[in-house]
Amino acid sequence: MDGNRPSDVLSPECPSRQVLRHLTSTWGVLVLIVLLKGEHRFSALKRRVGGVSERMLAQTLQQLEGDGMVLRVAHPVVPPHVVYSLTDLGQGAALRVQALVGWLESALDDRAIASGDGKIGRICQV
Amino acid sequence: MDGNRPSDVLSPECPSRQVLRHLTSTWGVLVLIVLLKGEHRFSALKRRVGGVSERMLAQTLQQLEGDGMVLRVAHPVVPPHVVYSLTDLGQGAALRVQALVGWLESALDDRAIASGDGKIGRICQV
DNA sequence: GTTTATACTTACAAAAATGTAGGTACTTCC
DNA sequence: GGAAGTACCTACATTTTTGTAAGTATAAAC
Repeated sequence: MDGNRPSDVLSPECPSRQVLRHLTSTWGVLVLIVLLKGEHRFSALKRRVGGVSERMLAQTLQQLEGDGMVLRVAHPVVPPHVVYSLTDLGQGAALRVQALVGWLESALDDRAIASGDGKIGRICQV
Repeated sequence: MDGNRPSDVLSPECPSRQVLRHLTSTWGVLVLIVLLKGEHRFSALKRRVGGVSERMLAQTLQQLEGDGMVLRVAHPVVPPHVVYSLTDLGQGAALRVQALVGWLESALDDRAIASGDGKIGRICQV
């Protein structure tokens, strides 16, 4: 009926802010862009996301799962076998996060090249 | 010559990660989307970004200025008159951040409506 | 029988983020 | 003369985040 927008991250009490914090958290961002490439097991995520501790990875995945961004499927076998993937909602988020990250990497590279700084190539090689 | 990408946020030592953290920090995100609407003075930003303290706002602006995202112009008058705006680089970042935030707000609203939860309208009204 | 592997959890410690309160330097308005 | 307004900074306390190390269950490999 009306055209107003209920969710507003500029408003401190709005729950959307919590979700935004999860999506844009240090590890949340990185987990999302890795999961965009396909489903991963816990240990595979840990290897891909450089520098993350098991504790932080578990916590980040639980937050994203709680927000409906990540799907966790556990196969009841020993040793445990758990697969993480993006939900439809999570894929929408991950695509936007990836757009920001991809743009940033390019923009920083362009700036490094423009300033003649040859160091970055040695620092960040995949 | 080669097609590799120097900057890589998945690599823990890459400086791009620091910049990304500034862009996706709690207050960084909100400052960027407010500045996307046009230049603002310090006190105007403080009013717009709900819940931010002067301390955090100043710190966030300094980080973004240091990364080349925000331009700070001070007029030497009393009382002080300082105007903040986005650089070209900052506008690129802000557009991507806004894309994520705008999508998120819509997505959460859709989900709230779909689940018949009428509370959000009362919580986040602008 | 000891090691290896998985996907975590928990307790504790250290580090980082954030809030609070106060101060500054003027000038203008009442 | 006292209060208000601007854009901060600084010290201090508190809160939150993050890291480290250890532990869990069990089967398969050695």
